[in-house]
Amino acid sequence: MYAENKITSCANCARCWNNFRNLTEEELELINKNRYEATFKPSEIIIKQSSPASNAIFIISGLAKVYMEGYSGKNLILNLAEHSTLLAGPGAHVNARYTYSVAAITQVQACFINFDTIRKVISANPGFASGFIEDLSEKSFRLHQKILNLTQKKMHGRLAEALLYFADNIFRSDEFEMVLSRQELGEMTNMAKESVVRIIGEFENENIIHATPRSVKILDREKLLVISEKG
Amino acid sequence: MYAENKITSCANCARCWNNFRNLTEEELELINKNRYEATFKPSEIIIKQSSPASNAIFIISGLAKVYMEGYSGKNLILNLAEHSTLLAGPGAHVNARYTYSVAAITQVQACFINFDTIRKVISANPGFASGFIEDLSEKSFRLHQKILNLTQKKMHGRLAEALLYFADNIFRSDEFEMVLSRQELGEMTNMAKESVVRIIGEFENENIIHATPRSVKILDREKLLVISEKG
DNA sequence: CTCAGATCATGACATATATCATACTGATTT
DNA sequence: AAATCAGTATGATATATGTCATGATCTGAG
Repeated sequence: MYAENKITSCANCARCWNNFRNLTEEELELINKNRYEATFKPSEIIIKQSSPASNAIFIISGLAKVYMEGYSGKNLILNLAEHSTLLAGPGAHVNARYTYSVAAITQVQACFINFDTIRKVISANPGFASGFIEDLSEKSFRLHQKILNLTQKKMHGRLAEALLYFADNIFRSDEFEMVLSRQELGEMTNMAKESVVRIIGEFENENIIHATPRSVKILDREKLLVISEKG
Repeated sequence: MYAENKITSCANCARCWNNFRNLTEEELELINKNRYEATFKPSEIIIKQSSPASNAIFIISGLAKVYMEGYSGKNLILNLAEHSTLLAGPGAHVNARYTYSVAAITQVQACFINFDTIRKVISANPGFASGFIEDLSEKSFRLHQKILNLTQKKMHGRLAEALLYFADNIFRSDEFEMVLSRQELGEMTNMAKESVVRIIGEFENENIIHATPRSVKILDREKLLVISEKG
């Protein structure tokens, strides 16, 4: 996840975006020619919400947090993003502004590709366009789930779900590094950092997890699942 | 909004979906041939969440509510939909299930078009595909806004915003029929029906609105805007 | 007209959750 | 080792909001 080798060409890079597989060699070369690579240090901002959305950004390696800057400076972390992820936000096709911000958590390697180029390829290649539709749909689908989670579950359920999200979707292990602070965990589950601390404490007392400030180990996945589902 | 004339052909129907303007005559005729029209009475279900998403559904006339069925039977109304709206949900491209339910509020006229046909046209017509991407993006964009509203604003702000949504997006007037019950207004703003009643009462006392069970008149739009924005 | 069922309204109360104050811990610097 | 600083932890308290109970009002069916 922390690799940092320069990409020689899109043609031999498998870490960018699955949908690029739908491109012809020529199209892929067009993308490759219009590609700018950049590396971000932890906590650096990759995308700034509401700035002009000129580029589609693809994560090659590393981990980033995708978040919205809300009212009175309160953030809402939507999800984490790793390699093979297109970052742009729906705003690119609505008001040409980024809808969310993205910041590096670990060191992040990313490719920037101008939207003009992307649009050109969308118009030329129906398979790619369909892939784009699928990507948008999947993100929208997840957001629909998230809106339900955030509005209808109580704190315990939301935190349990966040922990399972890390285990299942990011680290694929029940024992993982906690890359977010308590504060950020709160921004992800829409609760105060103090509440995060308290509930993590409760989960520990009930032997559901073992947690340190920078690590989590899920001890009783069944219970955690029940808490996550029952809200 | 309550018209009910049979559509003779997509070719001379302007109430369906703007994106159909990107089609050639032949493509439009293909759509027209694969079109099924139906009329729904108030409260009838047009789309049932998590049932197989076989058709894209377009509202020709009438008003419908789009909502998610959440945990323990609690609904979340996402928005209202009127003519020129594509209803399908991102699930159509993810798990082939409808992501949300849709129910008629007034009498609703709708066209059903099989997704196979839609996909055929998406593959054949890049302009249409782009229109599809724009539609998906706009809906996702609105959902991003909504998730912030629901999670970061207090009840007063959420209700003020809902009222402005009706005035600005649905009825285009500061005086309008209240088509939702207090209960439904609560499902839309994520609060208990009693809280809706109470806050509407407060808004009345402060001469911000005049409300009856089935109507609303905005008296002080400025104040309502401030409440909506300040949360 | 009258009855029944829904919706609306309102007050008393319960509870989830945020906020505030304060202290603790661990890392980094001096 | 002392000092700083950010993150973590915990208790006391405040507040937003939901829940429950009850009555008023409206609406449609017979």
